[in-house]
Amino acid sequence: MNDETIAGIEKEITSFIRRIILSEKRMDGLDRSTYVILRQLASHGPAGVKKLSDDLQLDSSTISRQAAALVQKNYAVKEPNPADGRSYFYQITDTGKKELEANRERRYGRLRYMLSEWPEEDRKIFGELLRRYNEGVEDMNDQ
Amino acid sequence: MNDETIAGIEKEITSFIRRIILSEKRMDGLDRSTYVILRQLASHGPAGVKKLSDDLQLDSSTISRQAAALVQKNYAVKEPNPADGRSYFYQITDTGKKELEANRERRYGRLRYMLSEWPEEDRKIFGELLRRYNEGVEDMNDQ
DNA sequence: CTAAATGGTTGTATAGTACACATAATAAAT
DNA sequence: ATTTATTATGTGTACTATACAACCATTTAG
Repeated sequence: MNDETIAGIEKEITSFIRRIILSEKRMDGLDRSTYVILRQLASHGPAGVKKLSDDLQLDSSTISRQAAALVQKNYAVKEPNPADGRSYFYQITDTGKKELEANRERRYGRLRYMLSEWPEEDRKIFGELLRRYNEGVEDMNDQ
Repeated sequence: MNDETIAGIEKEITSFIRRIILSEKRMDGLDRSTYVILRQLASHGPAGVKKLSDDLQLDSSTISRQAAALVQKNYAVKEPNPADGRSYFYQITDTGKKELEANRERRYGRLRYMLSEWPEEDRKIFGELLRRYNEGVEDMNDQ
């Protein structure tokens, strides 16, 4: 395997992360973690702290507080699980959906702009390689 | 432009960032910011708080504290700038270099492992697309 | 020579996170 | 059926990374 390629990728990945985090901080709207939880609730349906913390790989205390913040902002409601007195379901509200959608659009907009000069073929490949990379990291983390 | 492609990329990018940050937290060794500063000192030579904060796009107070931590750990030394009594140069030490190198190797190792099944061609393309993407974000941020 | 700008530090604040512990509820074991 | 273990959640505490504002010392400009 070519070592220069690895070095290049490593360098680009660190920039990539720094830049994105930076540019997100400047963007108004939901912060990353709120966005991620909200997106999870929207795409995978209501879930409790446990499930979210498993799926998002965050400590349950973290999720617990963040979920409470979502409720606080009326982005989600918390309902008891009728089948288990210990647990709850957080469900995204219409406000939450709207907020999520607005944010998603902002994110998409930035992406679209950034990729506007790219050939569609390259965009496809980029998405595909990222996906494959993520798969790899996931497997590695799960070991 | 195909909206599904955008949506896919957006989703993969958020995973990408979450996973990497996660997996870095598990890794022992330097944390991201220390690594980034140290790498900067190694590759661009001695620099003061101002320069580092410009280059890395972090607040000078942040750099100031982190640089102090580097000195504390003997990864860098702080020397007055003979030409300007207000400013200093942080210079990476041998210990710092060794630490940086060890970390870099760990990072490369993980990467190599993760990309070991990829065709070299795809690795090249991945690096190239990341680079191009970063260029785009940089331009956008600088606006 | 005084006034403005600059490089750096420190005080304070916030977000995001984890770990350890507490509590309540369910499930398992005897 | 009663005790014990496990589980889902929440809270106290702590740490890291970060920014902004206020400040000091020094340099540069008018």
